[in-house]
Amino acid sequence: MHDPLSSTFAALADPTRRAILARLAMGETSVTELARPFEMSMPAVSKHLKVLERAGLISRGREAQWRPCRLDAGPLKDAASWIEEYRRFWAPYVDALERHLDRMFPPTPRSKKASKRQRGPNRQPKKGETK
Amino acid sequence: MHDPLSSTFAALADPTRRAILARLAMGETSVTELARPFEMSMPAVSKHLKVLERAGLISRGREAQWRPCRLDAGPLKDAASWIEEYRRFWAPYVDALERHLDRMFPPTPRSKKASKRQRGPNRQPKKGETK
DNA sequence: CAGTTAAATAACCGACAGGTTAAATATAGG
DNA sequence: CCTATATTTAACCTGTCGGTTATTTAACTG
Repeated sequence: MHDPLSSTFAALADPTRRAILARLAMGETSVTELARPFEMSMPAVSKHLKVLERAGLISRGREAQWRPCRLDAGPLKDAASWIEEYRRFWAPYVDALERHLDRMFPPTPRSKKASKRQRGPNRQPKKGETK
Repeated sequence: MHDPLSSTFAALADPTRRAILARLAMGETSVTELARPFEMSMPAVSKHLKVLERAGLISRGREAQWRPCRLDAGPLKDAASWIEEYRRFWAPYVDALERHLDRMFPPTPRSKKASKRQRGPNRQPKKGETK
């Protein structure tokens, strides 16, 4: 996929690449230096860097024969924003609070925001619905 | 990779799967209902659901011939935590503040936390370093 | 110039991702 | 038992991923 969010998440879906980003968070550095911690050939690291670059997560300069890499965390902002939309689903207190509020102020059909909070299976009853 | 964080990010790296999660955020529903918005066969959706399930992002019940899916956002918490570590790199105000603090209170070698904030290329000067 | 170092590219490989169609499975209902 | 519905599984295809080794490009050094 070519959408930026998919590229960002795909780039993060590899522990080597996440380690590279963690290293770059400590400062700009060379490819050889980035490759040092890994039991992996240089071309492999080079490919990981290309994935990160195409995802916009790093950019590279030129200094003599070195290509210093630096972190470019912009895309992480959108990734974080996407995930944050789901915070209430892993924050139990907020979740419990919401259920409580739903009981005190039941969501009405007119309220778009509230109608999103529907509970229960939400499937079409279709035929018999025996149970 | 089999580590949970990689599985989570890999699961999120597909727009169809993100849309499925968005739909499930509005409530539990059936596979057919989940598949409806997509121009894609049912087996394809089924595979996406399997990816999400193996990543721990959804779980499935059984109700007659339906297999209702529900969101299980637990893994998103760790993903969010990982990304949050980089917030300072996309939050310019915080970044500027940090540079300001570094100038007022220069990081010392003894301070592990501070020594992480090194600026500049951070590569080995090695040989000549002509410039 | 020749030699060294840094990094990228090319060519190749096995494994997996994402899709298809066709067949199998599970359950409800007449 | 037969049929319809919901969903999964099987088999297959194509493209991409993550890795390799060998080669090439680029820049400094003596």
